[in-house]
Formats: sequence, C-alpha cells, structure tokens
Amino acid sequence: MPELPEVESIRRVLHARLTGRTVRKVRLINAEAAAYPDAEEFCRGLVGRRVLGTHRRGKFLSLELEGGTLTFHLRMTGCLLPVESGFCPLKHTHIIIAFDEGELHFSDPRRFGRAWFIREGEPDVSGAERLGPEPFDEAFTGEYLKGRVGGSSRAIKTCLMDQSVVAGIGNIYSDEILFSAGVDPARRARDIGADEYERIAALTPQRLRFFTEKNEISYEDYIAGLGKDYRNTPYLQVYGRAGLPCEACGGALVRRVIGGRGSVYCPHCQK
DNA sequence: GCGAATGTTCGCTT
DNA sequence: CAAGCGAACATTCG
Repeated sequence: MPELPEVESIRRVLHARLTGRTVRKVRLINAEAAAYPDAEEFCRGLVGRRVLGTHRRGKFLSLELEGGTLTFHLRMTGCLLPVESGFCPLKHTHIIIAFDEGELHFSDPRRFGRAWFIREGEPDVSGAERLGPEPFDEAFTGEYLKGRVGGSSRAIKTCLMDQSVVAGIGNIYSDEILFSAGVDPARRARDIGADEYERIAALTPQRLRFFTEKNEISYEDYIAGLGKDYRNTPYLQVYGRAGLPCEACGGALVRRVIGGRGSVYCPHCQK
C-alpha cells in the first residue's frame, strides 16, 4: 500500500498514539508467515515492553521498545490501525497487539506484509539494513546515483525503485519524480546524463517532502478512513492518469509497462 | 471472467 | 559469476 510518504504519515499517527504505552498481550491470527522470527518468540518477546518512540527507514516502520524493536513492512496492502480496545478487527487482521491502553491492529488482505521483533543486540534480519540511503540523506546526490547505476542497462525507473539504491521510492513516486525531472522512465540508466542525474537527485527529496506534507492526516481522519484513505491522489501528476492530459503540455499521458510495473509518463515532456 | 493493483524475493537465463 | 528478468506470493476491485 505505502511508499515513503505514506509510511511517514502512518508513523506520525502511531508515534502520537502509542509512545509511552506498554504491550500487554499479542494475538496472531493466521499470521504464521507474517510474524518473525517465529510466532512464539514474536509474541513472548513483545509482552511487557514499553514504546519509547517510532522510526521510519525507507518503507520499514518500527516501534522502538525498551530492549527491542518491532518492525513492520506493509508491502502492497498492509495496514496498521491504532484503535481503542474492543475495536472490531478488519476482515484480514493478522496481528493484534494490546497495550495497557488501546490496541494496534495489523491487517493485510494479500498477506505480503511482515512484522519482526528484534531483541536489542540481536542482528536486524528485517532487511532494513540492506537499504540504500534515505532520499533526504546528503549522501544521495546525482554523483552517487550515476556512480551507483550509471553503468546499468536497466530502466532509470527500475533503478529508482531499487531499495538498495535509494530507500522508500515505489511505483507511484518513481513516476512522479521522473515526470518532474522531464526524464523518460524507460530510458536505460547508462544513457542518462550527469545533468539529468543531478536533476533527479535534487527533485527526489523535494517531491517526497511535498507528498509527505500533503499526506499529513489527523488520527481521527486516519481511523475514519480505516487506515486506507490517506493517499496523494489529488496531487499526483501522472500515476493513475493514463489517457488524461499532461498538466504541462496538454498532450495525453501514456501507460506502458516498464520493469514489469505499470507506468505512466508524458512522451512529449519526458525525454 | 480477466487484468491490474502503492512490493519484495527467488530462481532461471544470459 | 553478476546482472537482469519473469514468476510467485494472495486478494480485491473495476
């Protein structure tokens, strides 16, 4: 469901709601594949720990606990809802974490999402450590990008979505960033010029900041939308808009499959 | 009924 | 052998 801006929105909601609370009980429902390292250790490890804060790295979202970390990855359709005790779980709820006050529900229709409990001092096996720099990191520059993918035959869009290149960008925001940069998403990374890499690297944090701000949502609205209605739809310039006019030139936006993912771009504005 | 959907990983091919 | 590609995962929605 979420890319960096959405995960950040959810993090802020969880942070305000859960910081300071203590885990009392954990319930797994058909979550054998979702809770790591295993159901037993996941549940037992969490109970009794207090939430000290929250953290986002790429699309990973963590609750920092006393003596450990609870990390989620929502993949395509995962959803985290901090609710009052007694809230009727959504249909595909797989994990319920009850705190001294309120609960955190993790639901995911497609079951791609994952949760890890990592004890302090133990290696982080969630995969978060294999991520490239955050887009806001000063290490993320045009020079870095070119050095990292500039020899590749893959499409530039595919490279931007590679989490080991830069963390947090998915199918929506790669299209949006490349539209802003005026670069055709299907172009091979090796054919992209240094000036274009600079544009892409500069626009990436700008666009993600913009969409993160537009995504801000109150706890009440987040719950009212059942954790799903927090998207940037009104502000997207290309994603989901195939056939509609480009807001820059008026020409029709085109859909095309790039790297196995449905992509939308403007053939006139993006070279 | 068919195709596509905001993601990642695995296995096969080049 | 590294890189790149397609399939697989499971469900809903249009």
